Amino acid sequence: MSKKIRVRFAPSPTGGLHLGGVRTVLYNYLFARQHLGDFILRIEDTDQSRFVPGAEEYIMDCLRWCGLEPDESPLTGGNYGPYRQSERKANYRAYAEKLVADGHAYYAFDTPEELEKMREDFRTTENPSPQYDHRLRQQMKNSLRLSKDEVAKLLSDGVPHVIRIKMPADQTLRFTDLIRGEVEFNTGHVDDKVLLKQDGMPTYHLAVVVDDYLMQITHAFRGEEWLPSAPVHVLLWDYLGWKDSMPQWAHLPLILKPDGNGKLSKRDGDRLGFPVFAMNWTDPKTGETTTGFRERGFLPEAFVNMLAMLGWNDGTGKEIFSLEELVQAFSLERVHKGGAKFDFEKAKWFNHEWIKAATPDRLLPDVKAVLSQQGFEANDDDYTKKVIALVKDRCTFTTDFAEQAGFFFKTPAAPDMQAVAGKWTAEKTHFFNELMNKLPASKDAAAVEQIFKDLATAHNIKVGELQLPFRLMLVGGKFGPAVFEIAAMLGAEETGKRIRQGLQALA
RNA sequence: GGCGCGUUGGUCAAUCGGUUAAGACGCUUCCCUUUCACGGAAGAAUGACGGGUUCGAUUCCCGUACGCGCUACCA
Repeated sequence: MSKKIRVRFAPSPTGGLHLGGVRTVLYNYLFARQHLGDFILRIEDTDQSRFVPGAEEYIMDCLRWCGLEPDESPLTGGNYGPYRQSERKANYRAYAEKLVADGHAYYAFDTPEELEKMREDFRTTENPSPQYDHRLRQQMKNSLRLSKDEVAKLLSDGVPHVIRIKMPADQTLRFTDLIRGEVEFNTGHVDDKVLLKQDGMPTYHLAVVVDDYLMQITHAFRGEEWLPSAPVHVLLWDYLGWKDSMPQWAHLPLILKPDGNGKLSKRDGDRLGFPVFAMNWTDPKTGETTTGFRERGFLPEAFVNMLAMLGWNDGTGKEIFSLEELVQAFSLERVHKGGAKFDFEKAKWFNHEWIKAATPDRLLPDVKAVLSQQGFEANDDDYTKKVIALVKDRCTFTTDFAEQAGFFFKTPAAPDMQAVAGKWTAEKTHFFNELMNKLPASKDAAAVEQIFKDLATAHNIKVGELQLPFRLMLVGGKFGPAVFEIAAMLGAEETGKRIRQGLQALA
C-alpha cells in the first residue's frame, strides 16, 4: 500500500484570485480526487506587510463557487493544522537553526541599506543584478565571514538578522518534474535565499518545505515561475534529512496575455475588457472593484471546463467536460509544457455551450437573480423555466437573459415600429385589430400560428409581411424566439395589449 | 547580463518516425429561418531557422533565433 496522495494549494491572501490560481487549484483537485487523496488549502501569509483583510475568505468563496472545496483548510480544519502559516510561526525557527548548526545555513546581519549598497556597488553591465551568493557572501556581514565571538556578540545583543541558505558553489542538481521531465541546475547560479526573515517569519522557501513535510504532501503543483527556485527547495529537503519524503514536483505552464506575450495580469483584463479574477474582488484599500467571471455571467461549470482545457486535453478532441469527467480523464502527462495565451472568445464559447446544455432548472436561480437585478419580476418559476428553455440558446452569459427574456416579464415601452412603418397599410391595421379578438385562450403556439395564418389569408396579406411587425409589437426589437411561441407564452390578454400599443405607435 | 523553461494556423491544440499535419474557437461563404440565434455545409489559415541521426523527420539529438520566467528579508 503506497502512501496516501496529498496535494495542496497554497495561495498568499493578497488580493483577487487569478485565473491561473484557479487552474492550479483545479489540477490539484482533479489529481487528488482521481487518486482518492486529500486536497489541502494552506494560506501562505508569512508576509505581514502584504496582508489584505478579507482575501482569505474571498479565496475560499471562490473555491466554493467553483466546486473545488478542500478537504482540509483554515475553515474546515484537519489533522495537520493550523493551515495558516502565520499560525505556524513557532515551527520554523528551529528548522532554520538546525540548518545553521549543520552548516547548511548562516546568520546574516546585513541591513536593507547594506544590501542595497551591495547591489549598487557590484552592478555592472554584464551583471545588472548581483546576487547574495557564494562569491559575494564572503564580503558581507554574516556568520560565515565574522568570527565566532563577533557572531555570538551580535546575537546576544539582539542585532536583527536573517538566516540564509548556504548554496554550494558548484553542484549539479537534478530532479524530475512531472510535467517537464528531468530538470538540471547548477547550485552556484542560485543565490543564498533568505530562509528566516528578521521578524522571525519564514520566507516561502523555508515554509513551503517545512509545511509540505509536516503536512505529508506527496505532490506539489505550482506555477512555472517557481522553477528557478526549485533547487533551493530540493536542497532543503535534503539538508533537513527528509529527502525520501520530498513530494514530486509539477511546474505548471503559465497563462499568458492574449496579445503580445507575458503573464496574464489583472491589468490585461481591465485593458482588454474581460475578467481575470474568479469572482468580484473589492480592494479594501482603494474600494475599487474588479469584475469576476461569476459576475460577468459565467457558469462555474464552464469556467472550470475552460480552465482545464487551458494547458491540458485528453487527446480525443473532446472539449466539454464536467468536473466529474475531468476527474476521470485528467492526467499530468498530458499537461502542456508551453504557456497558453488566454482567449476570451473561447471562454465565451465554453460558457455558451454550458448554457445551451443546461436544464431550465439548473439555470433558474441564476436567471432569476439576473432578472431581478435588472428590475424584472419573475415570480412564477414554471413560467420562468419555459422562458429559459425558449431563449437560452441565444445567451452567451447568464446576464444576457435580461435582454433576451426581459420582454416576457415586462411590456416593452413604446416599441419602435420604424422598420415596418414605411410599408404599413390600413389593411394591416385591420388585420391586427381582428387578430386581437381572435387570439386563443389556450397558450398554444400552434393554435396562434394557425389563426394568424388564416387571418392573413383572409386579408390577402403575405404571412411574412406580418411577422416582423408582430414581433416588434411583442418584443420591442428584432430578436427573440419564434413569434407565435412568444404570443402563446404571453397569453391573449398581454398579446392584445402589446398589439394595441404597437398600432398606436404606427398611427 | 546570468540561470531556467518553452516554440505546430490569429488562438487552444492532436500527432508519442511514415497522415492529404486531426479537431475546436474566431473569421469568410452558403443552407435553414421573412427576427436574432441555434443547427448544417464549405473555405482560408500551421510545423521559427540551420545542421545532424535515419530508408524516412513536425516527431529524436545539437546549435541558432525568438519568447517567457526568475534573478527581494513577495509569494
